[in-house]
Amino acid sequence: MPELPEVENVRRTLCGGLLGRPIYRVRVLRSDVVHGQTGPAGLLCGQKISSIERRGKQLALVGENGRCVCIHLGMTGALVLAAARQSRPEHTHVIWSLPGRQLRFQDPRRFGGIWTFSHHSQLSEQRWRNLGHDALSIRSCELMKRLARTRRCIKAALLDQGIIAGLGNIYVDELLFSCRLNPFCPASTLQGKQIQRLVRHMRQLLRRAIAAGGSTLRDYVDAHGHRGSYQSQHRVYGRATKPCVRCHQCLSVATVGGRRTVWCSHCQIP
DNA sequence: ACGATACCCTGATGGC
DNA sequence: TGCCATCAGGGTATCG
Repeated sequence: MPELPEVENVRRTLCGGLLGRPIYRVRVLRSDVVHGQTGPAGLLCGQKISSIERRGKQLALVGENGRCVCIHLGMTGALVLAAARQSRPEHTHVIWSLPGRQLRFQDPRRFGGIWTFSHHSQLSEQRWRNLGHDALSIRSCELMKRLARTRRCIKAALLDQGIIAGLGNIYVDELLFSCRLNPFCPASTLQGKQIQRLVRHMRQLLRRAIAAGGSTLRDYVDAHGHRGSYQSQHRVYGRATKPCVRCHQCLSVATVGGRRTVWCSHCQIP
């Protein structure tokens, strides 16, 4: 379940193997994961990649000619750099060939996908237009404006990529525990000081998770195939009914915003 | 217009 | 051992 820290690690580990190298062949093994210009040129064939960007949980490979390939990993997607002779795992849907290596998009569940754009501006104006600011760079005043406009609880609001981009179920639960906010708290009732605190805790949480290589629960790996280790520092996610690390009371569990939610009803006061 | 819900999909898991 | 039901969840479509 790649969220911002995992996607950022994919981005960083892709850079060394991709930037400035020419793509000389693209093979699409499952065409329904690619949207837009699905031909080789649309997928950057013949191009060198000049930059790799991230917004929230989405990545964009930017070609020298300005063409863009946006990749969303969904639940089980992975972008892996491998030697061409290395055996190809099941559910490999797209292969980019570069000198001495391949970039492979694999995604068993196919919640992820690939979208092509003839220019970066098209990506910004179409696909990324509806995303909120990135969770690593959002300012508290901006988040406050967005939260004031919704009647949903804070958990559901933080999961909404249109409000803030990059958080998923793991890091929202960890964040709310970290700053002692109750997931059921109506988002619009949060005070300025509380939101400033939330943003501070969020940056710290995400930076630490990135430094640990992200969280690997089942199948997340970075572009080199390495797993993350931040899961060992989770304090609430995946710990339903276990004792709270702060007060030792049983952690609560419920469905909030359609997602399994774990919190401490003692430490995270409504 | 907003918010809640169903659905997409596969693999892991647990019960019988 | 094998089979089936259940669960996980990011995003989108649909309904109220």
